[in-house]
Amino acid sequence: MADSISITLPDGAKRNYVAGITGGEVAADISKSLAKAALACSIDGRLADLSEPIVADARFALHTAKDESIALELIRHDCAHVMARAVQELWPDVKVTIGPVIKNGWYYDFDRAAPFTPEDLEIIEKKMREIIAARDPVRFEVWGRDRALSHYKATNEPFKVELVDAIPEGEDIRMYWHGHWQDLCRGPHLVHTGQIPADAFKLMNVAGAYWRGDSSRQQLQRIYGVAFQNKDGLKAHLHMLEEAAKRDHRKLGREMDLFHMQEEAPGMIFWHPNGWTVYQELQQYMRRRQKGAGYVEVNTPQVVDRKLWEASGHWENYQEHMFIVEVDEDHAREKRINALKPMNCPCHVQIYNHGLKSYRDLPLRMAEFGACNRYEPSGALHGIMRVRGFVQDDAHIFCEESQIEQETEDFINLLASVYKDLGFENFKVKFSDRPEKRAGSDEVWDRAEAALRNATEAAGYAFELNPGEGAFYGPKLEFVLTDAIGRDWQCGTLQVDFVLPERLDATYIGEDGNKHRPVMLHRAIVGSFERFLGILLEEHAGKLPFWLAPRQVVVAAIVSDADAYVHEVVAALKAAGVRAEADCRNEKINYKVREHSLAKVPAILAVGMKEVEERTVSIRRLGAQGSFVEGLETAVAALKAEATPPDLV
RNA sequence: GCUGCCGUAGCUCAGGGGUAGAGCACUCCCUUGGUAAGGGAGAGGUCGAGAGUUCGAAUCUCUCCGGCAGCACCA
Repeated sequence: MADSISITLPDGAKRNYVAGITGGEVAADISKSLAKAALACSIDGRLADLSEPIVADARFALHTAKDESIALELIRHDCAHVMARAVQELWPDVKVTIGPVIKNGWYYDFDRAAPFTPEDLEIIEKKMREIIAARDPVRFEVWGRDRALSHYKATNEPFKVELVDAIPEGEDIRMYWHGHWQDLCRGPHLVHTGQIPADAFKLMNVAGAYWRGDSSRQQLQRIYGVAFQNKDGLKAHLHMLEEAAKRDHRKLGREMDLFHMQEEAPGMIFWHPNGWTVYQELQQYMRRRQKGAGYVEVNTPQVVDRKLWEASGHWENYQEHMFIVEVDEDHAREKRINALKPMNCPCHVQIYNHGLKSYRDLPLRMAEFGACNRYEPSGALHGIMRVRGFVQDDAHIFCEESQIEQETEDFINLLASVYKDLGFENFKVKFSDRPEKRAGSDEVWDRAEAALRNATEAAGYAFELNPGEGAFYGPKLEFVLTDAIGRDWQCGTLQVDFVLPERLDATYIGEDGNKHRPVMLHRAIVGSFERFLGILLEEHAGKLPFWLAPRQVVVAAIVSDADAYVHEVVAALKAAGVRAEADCRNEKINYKVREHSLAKVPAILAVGMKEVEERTVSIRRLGAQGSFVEGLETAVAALKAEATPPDLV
């Protein structure tokens, strides 16, 4: 939230208000006529015909001042109210809860025995349009707690009772009315329901959602809607969704023949030759980058006795989510319980613990492309982005507390450089600080949090704060990328850990000759190769950077008399390290161009008799319209350069 | 795991209480065509699995399994 709110009045004058200013104060400041004029120039001019006093809620004047994002927020917020009202008018027994504004729209959670059907959504939309057409004025009152409580008890709205109970003493309890329908709300709102553009909203879908986000409590029905300032805005949004569906990584995975999944192994990936090529290329790139950044690479077991997981604390916390392997070693003894490793850290500590470590060994950066298996809840699985079997570009930095900040800064710079190479110039950084349930003293947390904040700032990144979302063992940074439809996915991470070195008794000998406890930094850049490849596919809509493309060049014969030359070109490209293949099928060049374009092959070389005679190739690049001709040697050299990973250029 | 929806050929989908359909892909034949689908023929399915109702189930019911959207979870 900004500290002040600035509005531009219709006459061009600007005014600044301190955040938190009340409606009355603004009303006193802006004359009624100015407020009226501000409204007239608001959302889309529909307010110009308002004649009645408009400073029913003077805060409105602030929010309608030409700022589109604020106007949109108001529209969406009122959509939530209007939808809730529509639902209660249609089905009076439905209980209302909360309905906030979210990205592109809003949702509202309802308690209703029968599920809402797609037909119900249409009926609700229709009712909403009636309410909008009625242009019902919006007004509010400030109520006392007791009045609010008795009102909601009398109207049998148990969820609202709970909400009122949760409002801190002394805080205003505001009630808003749209026509005769009333809701508890902080506001602000539009002046009347007619300000919602009736052709620019749409109810999208229904889903279950737990009351107060608590899975031990009742599940409600959540209706999602989107709203924009005008019809074109809605149209553009729906079009964007259609386009995004085309670059869904699951669809691209099929079209590019990268991978598949099947019932016998839910949450596990069958990588096909094309997909595995990309996977390997990315992994080798990461290996080189980490080696260059001073990491050593290790490899640790897949199946590990539960004793180690008990010692690390994972058995206690995550047993339900582990794949358990029971081995009946010989029938005389009890069964030995193992688990597929769900993470690598305890194994890395085992390597660290071999041989005494000196402070001179620190920081020790131990990396592993660690295959992990976690029995994720069925509902969590999502394509290759959230799976049960995956490989992390995991590493643990064993260091002294004083080294956390520098190591973190170095890590962020490495991560940013990797992301840039892979086409991600922008990514979100989230900082999660101490949770309620945590290990370690406040002083240690103070220092660890400060180190992460300072390092992030030193690296030049702003972060979003996730209060209380850190791990119990330490604060964490998350590096978040988004998929085609804008969902956030955590890829990179860095987490400070004070606990595991203690639990697994990791030590080093300090300068003073005494034993000390190292700090562990858990960190990953791509996170899991599976998720990152999913994001990468969606980000590039399948048009991967040349060096990562599974099939980089197809050399297509136009006539079969050119076949021999096609094979010569392919051989030259392969010798130059380019992934090239020949297409000498008895098909027209149009057919071949279409097929390889759809398969997202970045370069198609068409070869006919003209090229044979001149020893050239006709090059067509993915996404480009035409083609151009180049000498064979020049073309091979250029493609070789493009096929070189960015860190080797 | 929870709520809702979905599951028919490799892919995209139509059909729907009387025994299985289309287009593309695939195989073969004709065609040698200059930058996003040349023509013809053929092959391909226990309609996700199991149980029930019925003279008869891909179709109706139930239970599982898997997927999609969201919630919860994500060491």
